[in-house]
Amino acid sequence: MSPEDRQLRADAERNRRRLLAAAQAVFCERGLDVGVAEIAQRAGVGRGTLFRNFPTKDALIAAIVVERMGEAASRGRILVEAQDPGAALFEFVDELAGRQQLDRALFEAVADAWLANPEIRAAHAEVMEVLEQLLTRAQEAGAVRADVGAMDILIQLKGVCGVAGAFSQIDAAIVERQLDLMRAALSVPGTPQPLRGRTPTAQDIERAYAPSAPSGRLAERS
Amino acid sequence: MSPEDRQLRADAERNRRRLLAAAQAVFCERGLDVGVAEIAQRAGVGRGTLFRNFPTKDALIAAIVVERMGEAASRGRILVEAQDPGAALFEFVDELAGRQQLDRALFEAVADAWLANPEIRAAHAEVMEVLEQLLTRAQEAGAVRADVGAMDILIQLKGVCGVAGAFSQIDAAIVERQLDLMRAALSVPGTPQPLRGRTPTAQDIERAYAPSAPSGRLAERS
DNA sequence: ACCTGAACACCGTTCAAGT
DNA sequence: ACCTGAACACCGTTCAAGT
Repeated sequence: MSPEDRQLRADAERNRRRLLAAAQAVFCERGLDVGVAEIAQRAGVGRGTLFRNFPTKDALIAAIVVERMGEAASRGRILVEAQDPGAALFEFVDELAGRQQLDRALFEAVADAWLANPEIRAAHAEVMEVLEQLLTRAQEAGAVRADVGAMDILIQLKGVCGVAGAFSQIDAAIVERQLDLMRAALSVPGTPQPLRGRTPTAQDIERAYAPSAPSGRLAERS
Repeated sequence: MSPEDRQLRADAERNRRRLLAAAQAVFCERGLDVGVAEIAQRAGVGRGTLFRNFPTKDALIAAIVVERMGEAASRGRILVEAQDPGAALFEFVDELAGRQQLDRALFEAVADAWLANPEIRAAHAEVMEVLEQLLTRAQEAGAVRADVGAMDILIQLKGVCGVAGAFSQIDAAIVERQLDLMRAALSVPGTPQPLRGRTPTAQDIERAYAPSAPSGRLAERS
């Protein structure tokens, strides 16, 4: 039923792994617009080999995203067994946010990505399924309002992750605070929901970015 | 104090306007990675003229973003005078989300953009100032919890806008629902906050994207 | 002063030649 | 079967020549 992954020759399989590892490392360090040349070099293969394994640079990125989503789903399946369903749900959300903070560039790509790519859609559906289980349990325990769905949560999470990159440079605690606001939205009305940390000010931004870059470039990934 | 905008020659000024208009139109239609050649052509000028007015393509994008932010701030200043402070605040938020839905590509760019660009930072600070006035009035009226700041709202809004593009293809009402969740987070605990619409399901995504694209490209802006 | 388009540089992708 | 790097195509940017 899946003829896509028939056996590769031993060295080919090794090259594929090396490419994925090299790409992941270099993307995390410097964003998605590092050249394929550098990735291939870091993996110790020629440029052509990269394109033999992944028909396009975007396909390479997609492969990494699929990997990451699989890991996320696995982690979620463990949390479904947890004692406190409400805590388990938000633990899952927190971990996803933390993960994307590491290599947030990836999730930015997904915004446009899953429009088309079927493999990403499949991996994404897997995450959704786990999230739905966690949510249902949390709702049955009365920890989350009954009228929200898993997709609502995922959309909110994606929002938090999207800004996490830009603002965590100012203060990493901002992400936690934003997750708290998300909790407040999801909790059953009437439950008090305190927020950690303080809200950032315009001065925080000025202080963070004014001295560093003279008149610098705009988009990291142009 | 501002020697940056000394008078341009009449034709130069006209070309600058034409370039901005052409770029804005074409960006809204097909995203940020349309070539500068096409923009210049649509504006009826040579490629070189584009780069005389804007040192880089990103600078052109930044100029448009600054324009848009200025308009947003103006709209906000009108709403500060409104009768119902709570309604005024959320009206402002709704309009920003609506605006970005039109040309959301722009706001995606800003995520990385304002890291450096001082003009964008200035325009952004202007929006922040208005938002802060709207928020303070809403808090004094008891419509919004007291422990949130303007930046909290802006971050949440940016989150909603970030996903608005991808999901509004499925159902435009999803954005409204997400704004409702934002309201729920910001409202004082104890206030019931109903949500419009329904949560999207995984099947919605599958139905929306499965038939259309065979195995298509990933990122719109690669 | 400003406009123009040919030329340059850069990077993703292909492919003929190798093993 | 798979690997490689030179060659190609594309697009942002520059610049010598024009007005």
